[in-house]
Amino acid sequence: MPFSMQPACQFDHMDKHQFPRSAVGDLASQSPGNELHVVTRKKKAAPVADKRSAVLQAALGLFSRYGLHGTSVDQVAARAGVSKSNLLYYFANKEELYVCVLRDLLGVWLAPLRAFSAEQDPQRVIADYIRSKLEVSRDNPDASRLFCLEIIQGAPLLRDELDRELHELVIEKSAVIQAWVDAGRLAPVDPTHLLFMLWATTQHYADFAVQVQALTGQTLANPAFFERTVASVQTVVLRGVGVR
Amino acid sequence: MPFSMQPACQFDHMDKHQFPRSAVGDLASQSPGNELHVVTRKKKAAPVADKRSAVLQAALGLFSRYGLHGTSVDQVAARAGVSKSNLLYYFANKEELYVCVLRDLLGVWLAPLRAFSAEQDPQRVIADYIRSKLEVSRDNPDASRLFCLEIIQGAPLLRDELDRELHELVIEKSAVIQAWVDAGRLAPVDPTHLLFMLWATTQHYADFAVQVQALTGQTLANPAFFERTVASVQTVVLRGVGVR
DNA sequence: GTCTATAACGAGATAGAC
DNA sequence: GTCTATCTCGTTATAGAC
Repeated sequence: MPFSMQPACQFDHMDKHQFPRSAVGDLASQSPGNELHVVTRKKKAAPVADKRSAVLQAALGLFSRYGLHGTSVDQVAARAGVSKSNLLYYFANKEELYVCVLRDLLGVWLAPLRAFSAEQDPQRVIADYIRSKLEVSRDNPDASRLFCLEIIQGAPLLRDELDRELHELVIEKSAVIQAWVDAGRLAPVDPTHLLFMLWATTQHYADFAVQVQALTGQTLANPAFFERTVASVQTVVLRGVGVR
Repeated sequence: MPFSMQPACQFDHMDKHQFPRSAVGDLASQSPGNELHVVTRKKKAAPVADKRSAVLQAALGLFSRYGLHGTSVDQVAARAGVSKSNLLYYFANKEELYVCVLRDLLGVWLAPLRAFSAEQDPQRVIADYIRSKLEVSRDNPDASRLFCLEIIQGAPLLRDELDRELHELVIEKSAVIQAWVDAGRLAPVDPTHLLFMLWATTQHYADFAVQVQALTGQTLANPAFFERTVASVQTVVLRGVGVR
């Protein structure tokens, strides 16, 4: 039975490590105040955070392609430009590293959904959401892929977060969509299935990028293709919910 | 560097093994004639095939959840009810087993798309396609998940098949869709992006089943939920392409 | 904090008896 | 064809010097 996991993030149980919970690369840098928890200050805090960031970024890239078990600590260390034992100084073990990468992930993934607000025009909100998610697929394919990998494997970790954070958010946003339907501003649709469709279609371009590339010869990195994709998805979905 | 793979299926290079290319469980049992290649006949052919099938089925279940590296040969053997060394008698090594599982996969995955025919009413063809793919997601979530896993990881194996078989099929079916658009039977849509949307939305219910379950409390196994899902997807997509 | 061993283990694969 | 025993290797994680 691969990968049985109990503690969410072992920081709290460790006596020799006390670093901030960090961010993967340039994403999810919310809660900037926690830099203060670092033991050493000035001149030192920055480099330490840099090293952790580098490791986390390298880990994200590898985990998202090869999975937890398909990636060795050695590979992550090499990619991050540190020695393996040095890496294991910053992260008590491989699983903790993995968990830390995942923690940052959810924030990135959820961000676009929070913008969904009943105040605005449904057409605009949905169109913007599609664009935002496709931007994530373009700029953070690794995050999208790792999220997908984790869900496929039963989300041993994200499960709790899914049940709490995401579930709450989905209930809230479903209500928004339902309100639009009730007000006649949207054709009758099941809000939850609409959200699934939005997630699926937009993430597809990150998760199945290889297939997309094989079939179209294109990537979202190509601005023209990106715009064409945004337009295609927006057109079908918006028409599908009766606006435009 | 995990998992570098050259030969498609090593059967041809092996002198001690010569079994049929097999089918995973009850799926993809096309080409039934190849049973004849088995060395021993009568009374023996069936059990041998059974054992291979059992192993392949067990392997599919595990690989699709934990990936190639997250699954040990021991686990597959245990689940199939054979010893590890016995398994390695039937499959020269772990990778060959993996490849054999994948081979059968593509057939299952492609089947529904072949039904796409210009002769028929677009509304009906698309509606039927959505239903077929959702049936696959319901009845073969393992296949869908493993396919997804493989694509995410760059499809080191399926890449060739994607470039050949799938690409050809997509060109053909895109032409069908384009013809409908040109004939004014469908609102203007990019055929390729429409196909992506169909794949993404229908497979989502298999690949992200955990998330769907967490958010709705339902599975496609529930007939009522299944029908509601079919209806939801069909409604939005069909309206999205201007029919219905 | 960072490094060089090295311990400890799991897992893939083989040898060879039956 | 099937089994037990074993070889071998990659990998995680630790010990301990600097």
